Amino acid sequence: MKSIPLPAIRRYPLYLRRLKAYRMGGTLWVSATMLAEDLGFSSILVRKDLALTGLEGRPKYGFSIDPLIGAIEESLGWNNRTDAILVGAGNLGSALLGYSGFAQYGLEISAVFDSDPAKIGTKVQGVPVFPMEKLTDFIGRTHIPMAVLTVPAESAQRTAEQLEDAGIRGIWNFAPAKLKLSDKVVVQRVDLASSFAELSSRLKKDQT
Amino acid sequence: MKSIPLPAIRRYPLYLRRLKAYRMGGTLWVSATMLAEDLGFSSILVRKDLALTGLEGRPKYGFSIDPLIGAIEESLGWNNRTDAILVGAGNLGSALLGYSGFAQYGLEISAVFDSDPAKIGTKVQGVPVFPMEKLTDFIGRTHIPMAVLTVPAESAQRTAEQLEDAGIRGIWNFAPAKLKLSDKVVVQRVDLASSFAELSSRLKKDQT
DNA sequence: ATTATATCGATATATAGGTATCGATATTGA
DNA sequence: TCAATATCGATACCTATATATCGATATAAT
Repeated sequence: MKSIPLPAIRRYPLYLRRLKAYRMGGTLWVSATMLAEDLGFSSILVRKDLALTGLEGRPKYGFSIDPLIGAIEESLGWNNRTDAILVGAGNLGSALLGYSGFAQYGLEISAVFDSDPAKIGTKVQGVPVFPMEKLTDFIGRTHIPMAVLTVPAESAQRTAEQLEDAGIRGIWNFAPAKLKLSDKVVVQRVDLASSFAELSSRLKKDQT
Repeated sequence: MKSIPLPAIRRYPLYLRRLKAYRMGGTLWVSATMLAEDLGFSSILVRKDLALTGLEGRPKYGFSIDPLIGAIEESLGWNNRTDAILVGAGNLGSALLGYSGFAQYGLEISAVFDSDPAKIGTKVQGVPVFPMEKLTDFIGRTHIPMAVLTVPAESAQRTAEQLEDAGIRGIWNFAPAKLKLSDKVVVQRVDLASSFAELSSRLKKDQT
């Protein structure tokens, strides 16, 4: 099982969406050429990405859709369910909980933790909210591997350390802060500022 | 004014955050080495990124913080205010509106548009909600350059076309859909699925 | 005054990832 | 049956970006 380069991994969800859309329309075969045109990539790139799944295509036809979907999902680990907790039930946290699309990735958020006493005991989007004091114990008991971090920037580092100590293995970090943790924990950052910086820059360049 | 590579642009907001934190602490000078250690980058990379702003450092001292902040903000275009509208006042849209950090980037959301009649006339996080029918007219009158797109995937393409026709120049797309527009419009995608794919993959690799 | 040191900045090198080329193969249509 | 075609898959190439090396410079310490 050779490792797939990250840029390809990041494109996989795009392929999956298109493939599932084709599938809904009743299509059974898809070529790298077709996918490439729909997504605005070069067909060579797509062909290479698909080859990384280990699947073989068929000249003149392309790839059989169902096995392809399966292969991509397996490459991503999305064929198995991943349990997670969410820490920080603010605006963004609630919005993420309300997004039903996560189920597609196998992501299942089973508990929410927050420091605000007013929220404890309530439910956000159907998921119960627990106090931060119960965090360590909960992770220890359930061996939940992943945490979605949606706390304010100021408390991000502190909370992340708490998560690490409790034994969490992956953190999806939405807080605008760079976390410094041991490399036992995988941290994936979603940085809106970086994204907006790119947009600003491209717009600026465009108008010159 | 030579163009700065996108990977550097994406790192600029991280530098800015650190620099402002130093500034708060009263520090006046910062070296590429220090920034690099705090952010987990190589010092050579940071030095090169900073050089791209056009500023000169001082041996043994590094860079003077205030001019550096200014230079980075100017490179990003964040010293000028960017007006934008937000389309789609759902969970995510409201959460983004509630995030006060955008002001730091010069981003100012002045109006919200939504197709739900129940929301028209109300305010979300203090910003008034207008019906979709008024979208084209509003953009035409105000010449607002940017739109934040937080509608469901199904209506993303349709709405984006409407935005293009109305004359929008940049779209910050949070909908899980690849937009097909003319290249007159700059589209910046925030794809949670791609981000989660990367996290899944790194976690999987890690446990082997 | 002289030496040691931390940093910058320029040049050179390495690597990852994307792109182009081309032969091989299966299917379609004449 | 045979030619035309669309695709795959392997190899080779190219470009962007990150990393390494090294001399230059200003400050601080001796």
